[in-house]
Amino acid sequence: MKKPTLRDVARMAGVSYATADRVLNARGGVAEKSVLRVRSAIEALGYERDQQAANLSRRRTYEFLFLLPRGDHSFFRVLGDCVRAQSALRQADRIRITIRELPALEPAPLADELTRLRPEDFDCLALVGIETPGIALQIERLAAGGMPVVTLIGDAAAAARAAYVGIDNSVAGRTAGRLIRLAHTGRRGRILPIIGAYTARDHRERLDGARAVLAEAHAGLDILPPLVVQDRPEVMEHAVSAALAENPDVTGIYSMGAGNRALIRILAHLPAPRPFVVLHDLTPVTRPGLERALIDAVIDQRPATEVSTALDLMRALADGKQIPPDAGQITPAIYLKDNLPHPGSEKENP
Amino acid sequence: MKKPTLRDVARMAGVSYATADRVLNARGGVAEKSVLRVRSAIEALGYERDQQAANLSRRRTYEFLFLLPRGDHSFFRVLGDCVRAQSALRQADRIRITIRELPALEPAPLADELTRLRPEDFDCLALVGIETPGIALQIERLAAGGMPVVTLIGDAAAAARAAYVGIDNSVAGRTAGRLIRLAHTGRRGRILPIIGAYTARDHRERLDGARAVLAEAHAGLDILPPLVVQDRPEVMEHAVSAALAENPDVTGIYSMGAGNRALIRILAHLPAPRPFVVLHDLTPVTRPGLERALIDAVIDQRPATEVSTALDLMRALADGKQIPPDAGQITPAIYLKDNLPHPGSEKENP
DNA sequence: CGAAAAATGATTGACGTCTATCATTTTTGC
DNA sequence: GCAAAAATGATAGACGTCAATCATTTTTCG
Repeated sequence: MKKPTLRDVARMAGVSYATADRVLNARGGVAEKSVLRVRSAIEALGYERDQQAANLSRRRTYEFLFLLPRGDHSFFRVLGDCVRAQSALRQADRIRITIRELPALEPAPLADELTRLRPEDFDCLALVGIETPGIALQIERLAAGGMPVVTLIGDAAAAARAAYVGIDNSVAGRTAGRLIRLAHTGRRGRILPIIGAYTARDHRERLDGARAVLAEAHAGLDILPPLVVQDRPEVMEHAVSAALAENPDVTGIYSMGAGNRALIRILAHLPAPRPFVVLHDLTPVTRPGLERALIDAVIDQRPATEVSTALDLMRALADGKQIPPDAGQITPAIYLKDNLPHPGSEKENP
Repeated sequence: MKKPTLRDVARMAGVSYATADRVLNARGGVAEKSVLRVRSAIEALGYERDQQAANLSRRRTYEFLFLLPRGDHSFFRVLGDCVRAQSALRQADRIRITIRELPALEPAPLADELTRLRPEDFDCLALVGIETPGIALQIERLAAGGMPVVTLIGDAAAAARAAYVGIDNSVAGRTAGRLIRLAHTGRRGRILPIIGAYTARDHRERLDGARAVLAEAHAGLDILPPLVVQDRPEVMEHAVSAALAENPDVTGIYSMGAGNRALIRILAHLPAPRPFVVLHDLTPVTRPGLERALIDAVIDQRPATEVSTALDLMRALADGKQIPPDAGQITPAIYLKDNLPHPGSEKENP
C-alpha cells in the first residue's frame, strides 16, 4: 500500500533495475518493447519518482536567476524583499536564487544583461518583462538553449517564455473602476485618472479596464483625460495640483502607476469631503495613506504570491514538467483600511 | 562554499560523526562539553539538517488528520475540495492526509471523535473548532500527548492548540462595513444585517465589526436589528421576504452566514435599484450571484490559502519547529464582479 | 588503584535514486 | 551461421541522514 519504487516498476515490467532506469531517464539504448513494458508498469503502479531522493543523489540544486528592477519605486523594493524572503525559505528545498538588479523599466541594460547570459548558467530565469524586439530575441535564444524564462509582473515574448506570472491588468483596471462606481452609487461624479505613460502597456490596460466599467454606469460619471506623470512624484505634484485647481469638483481619483507619494501629500491638505481615491500596490508609501484614510482602496498584485508562484513554476520547469497555460494568473487583491495584512506579512505569506 | 553536512560539523567539533549525531538527535549519553562543542560547531558553520535526506532515511511520512464538517454548506464543500486538492499535491512531500467528515457545527460528534483519538495515531490534527469545554479538554489531552492540534476556520482551546488558521472575523465584519459605507457615500441608507445565530462567535464578531465601522459614518446609516436565519435557506427565504416587505427602503444587506441561496433568489426578483449586498465566502452559490450582479461584494476567507497555510504549519509542528504566534492569520479577500479568480483555481492557488 | 560506569569512536546497512562500468545475452545483417 | 552491434543485467559507490551495534577509551568513585 506504500509508494512503489523504481525497483517495483522493474520487477513488474520483468526487466532489470538498470533498464527501468534507462527508460525513466531517457538514456536510450532500450528496445521499443521494453520501453513500452516499463511505461505501462509505471502507469499500472502509479509510480512517481521520488524527487527528493533523486535530488539528493544528483546533488542537484536549482539555480535560479532573478533580474529585478532596482528599487527606486517602492513597489520594486517590496518585490525584491519578497524574492529575498523566499530565497531564504527555499534554501531547504535546494533552491538557490541569484538576484541582479537593473535600472528600472529601461530596455537597454536588460537586453545587455540577457545577451551576456548563457543558457547553461541557470536552470531558470525570471525577469520583469519589457516588450522590446531585442529582449524578445534574447528570451527566444535562452529558451531555445534550454533555459526556461518566466516573466514576472510584466510580460514579454509571449510565445517563447514558459509562463507569465502576474495579474491581468485589464482586470485590475475593471476592479478599480467597479470600486469607483460603488462609491458613486446614486450620485454623479467626475473622475481623474492618472497614468505613468501611454507607452506602458500595463497602464493602458488598467485605464481601458477602468473606463469600460465606468462607462457602463447609467448615471453620469464624467471621466477627465488622464494625467501623465511618468511615475515621478515631482511631475505628479504639479500635474495633480493643477488638475484639482482646475476641477475642484473631482470626486474620484484613480492612479494607475507609481509616484503616489506626492499624491498622498496633496490629499492630506485637501478639505473634506475628499475625493474617492484608488491606487495600485500596497507599499510603505501607500499603506499609511490607507491607514490615515487619505486613500480609500488599493489594488494589490500580491507580490509575495507572485514570487512564490513563480518559484513553484520555475521548479516545475527545471524538472521538465508540463505547466498549465494560465498557471501564473494572479488575482489582484483589494485592500481597504480594514483588511490590511499584518505589517511585514506581505513578504512571507502567499 | 556549499552546505555543510553533519560530517563537517563533527570534524570541526573534533568529535566523531556518531557523537555529533547523538547531539543533533538528542539521543543522550554525551558529555556536556561535547554537546557544547557540537552546538557551537553547528552555530559556526550554519549547519542545517537536510530534512529531505533525513526523511528519506527515516522513511518518514507525515500523517495528518483533518476533521471536517460534512458538506451541507457549500462553503464546507469548497473547504473539503481544497483539502483534497492539497492532499494530492503534497504526496510528493511525504504528506498523507486522512479526512474524516462529521456533522457540521455539532459539538457532540466532534467530541466523540476526539475522545477516540490517541495522540500517537497522527503527527498532527486539524479541525474546525467549536468552542465547548468537552472539545477543549480533548484538544488539551491530545496536545499534552504530543499531537499538535491546529484549529481551522473556527478557533477552540486557544491555550492548548498550537495554531489557529483563519481570518479575524472582526476584521471581516469591518471590511464588509467599509464596503457598505463606500456604497453609501453622500447618501443615507438603511442596512439589513443577517446572521446565522447569536451563539456563533464568528457571526457575532462579524456583526460587531460591521456595526463599528457603520456607526462611525457621519451620515445617517440606519441599521436594522439582525435577522437570525440559522444558516438555513428556508428560514432565510421567509425572514428576508418579510423584512423587505416591511422595510422597502433597505439600501444595503450584509449576510454573515450561510443559506444565501435563498437570498440570491429573492434578489433576482427585486426591482431596481437593488440594495447593495455583501456576503461571505465564494462558493458555487455566491459566485453566480456576483457574476449576475445580484450581489455586489463577497468577503472570502480564501480556503485554499487556509488549507495550504495549515499544512505548512502542521509540517513545521511535526518537525518540532517553533511557530510564530500569528502565523495562521489569513487576510480576508474582497471579490467584486471583476476580480473573480479563474473558476476552480480557488482550490489550488494559495 | 582498580572496577564499574560513562562517553566516544568506528562501522554498517538502510532510504530511493543517479551514474557508471563491465559482463552477458539477444538481435541484426551479411 | 557467425561476427558485430544492440540490448540487457548485475553491481557498486555515491548523496546526507538515521538507527543500531560493538569495541575502545575516558571518567568516576569506592
